[in-house]
Amino acid sequence: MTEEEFLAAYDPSAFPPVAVTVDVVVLTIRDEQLNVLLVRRGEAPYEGRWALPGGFVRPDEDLAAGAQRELAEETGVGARLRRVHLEQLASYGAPRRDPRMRVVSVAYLAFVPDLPEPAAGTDARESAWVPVAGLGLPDAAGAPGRPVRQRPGATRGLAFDHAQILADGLERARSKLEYTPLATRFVGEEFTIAELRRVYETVWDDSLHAGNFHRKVLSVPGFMESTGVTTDRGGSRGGPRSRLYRAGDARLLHPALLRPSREDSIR
Amino acid sequence: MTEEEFLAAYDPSAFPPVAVTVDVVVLTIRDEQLNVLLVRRGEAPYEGRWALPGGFVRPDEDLAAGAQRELAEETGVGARLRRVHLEQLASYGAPRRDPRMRVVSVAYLAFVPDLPEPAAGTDARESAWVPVAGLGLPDAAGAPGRPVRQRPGATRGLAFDHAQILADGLERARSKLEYTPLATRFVGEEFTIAELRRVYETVWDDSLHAGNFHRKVLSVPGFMESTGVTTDRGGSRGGPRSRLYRAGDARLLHPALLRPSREDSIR
DNA sequence: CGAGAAATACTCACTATGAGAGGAACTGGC
DNA sequence: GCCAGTTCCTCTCATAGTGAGTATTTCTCG
Repeated sequence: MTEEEFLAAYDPSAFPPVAVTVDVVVLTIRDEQLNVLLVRRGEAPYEGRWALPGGFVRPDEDLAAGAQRELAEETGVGARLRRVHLEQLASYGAPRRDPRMRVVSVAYLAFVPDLPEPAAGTDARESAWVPVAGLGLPDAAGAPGRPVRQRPGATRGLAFDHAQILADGLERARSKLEYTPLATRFVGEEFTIAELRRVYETVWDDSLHAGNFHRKVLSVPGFMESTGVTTDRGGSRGGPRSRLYRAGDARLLHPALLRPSREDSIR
Repeated sequence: MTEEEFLAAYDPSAFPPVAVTVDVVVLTIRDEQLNVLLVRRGEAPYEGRWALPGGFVRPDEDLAAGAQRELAEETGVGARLRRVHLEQLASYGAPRRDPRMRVVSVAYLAFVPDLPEPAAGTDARESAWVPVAGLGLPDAAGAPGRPVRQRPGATRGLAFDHAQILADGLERARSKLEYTPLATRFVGEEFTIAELRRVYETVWDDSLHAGNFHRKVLSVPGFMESTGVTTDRGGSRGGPRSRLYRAGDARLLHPALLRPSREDSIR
């Protein structure tokens, strides 16, 4: 009995035709800006529009493996590289989100360091890093955030419901920086505290008190691990050489680094 | 062109046969114990085993609507009832998690108050509230929790990978109690601070300092709203009447109520 | 060399937390 | 009706964590 026969014999009416895809929100920081990896669609629907990299889940592939494969195909990064973080974000399955048929998409979220090659995809699709600012995203679904003034037509840039997926991914990323050391996935193996602070400032889109940030990250156990080395030169605009650190072994930050007061967005 | 023809004409090989189901982790508190709603399977595979309530997503149904329907079918609770919380948990799609065919399951998590009727399902399936303690669950997937000594065979009680889904749901529930007011979804419309404390103690499986808890919940803006009324009688074992509160309008707790030190589980 | 900038280290006021103590109100049992 | 025990609620105190500001020193750039 083939799989198809089994399927048909079991109870065909109970298995409405559904396709399952994996989409990946790949975030990185380039030029002090939070960027997302997008690919331009070469076919209908939404032909010519930007979309999140993704595709159908293969028959013998785990969901996470599919996401890893998509990530590797588009970035050239072997996702086994330890410096990449990949986690499941959420699933999206509104009945008509894809006009062709019922498609349920399992979205993943990835943090990668600034890559040398600018998204050298292995296939023919055009892909690019796009700054998330200026995409005019809707609110994250479950996130009780302050309403964002949405520029008309701005989200039309993204295909399907990918603007929503991206918004949810951004909210997850912002939140994850609070209580996990994942900010270190955006920088190199060795980094300065100022580099790390700029990651936080970029993702949170807020400025932080340098002194307090310094004190804080050094006081959280397991967050930073000293290399004993400093940078070769001071900053490009002056200032002393800074010490280099590695990510420590903490998987949760305690106490957490909380975002600057979101008092307004709590209700 | 029917949907099937479209599907076939498009690129059949690109759509491996996959079924999408919705499973729901429904939690409630009964007799000072955290309970989960389970149904007994009436057919192979895992015939006779307990499983999470769930089923196939219908063709024109949103994922959340499917979860709501499953919840309503099994509990009799019209999930529109404001006192129920329902959120997406995660998706599970390992290639052979269901021996019949590839099944991707989108899991949801629900918090319901102690229901009058003991899970009066509308269909013939046997269903029951089962205390989660003693199920011998595996660790939550992404949760860096302390390794739980797993009793051999204990998790064989649950069908498919539902023990894992339940474990992930529990970890999510424990975490959500920290920074959201969702503990109030486990109690009635009006509740005492002690009732709320017992929710936290039950879900976190830890005892809390009554005085500090009292001060804390009252100091978090928007968490508690006074009714100006007290209970008719004191507690069954003595003590004064306690004041009754309603849930306030906060959607996030700030500052959060953190679980008693998990220092060990941070690395 | 001087101006400006950044890394790091302080201080200080304020808030939040954990632990404990104690008064007052109530229960059930005798 | 009284007592012992329980619970609600409040308060204190020591300690930890945070936001804001300042100071010192070491750099780069022009």
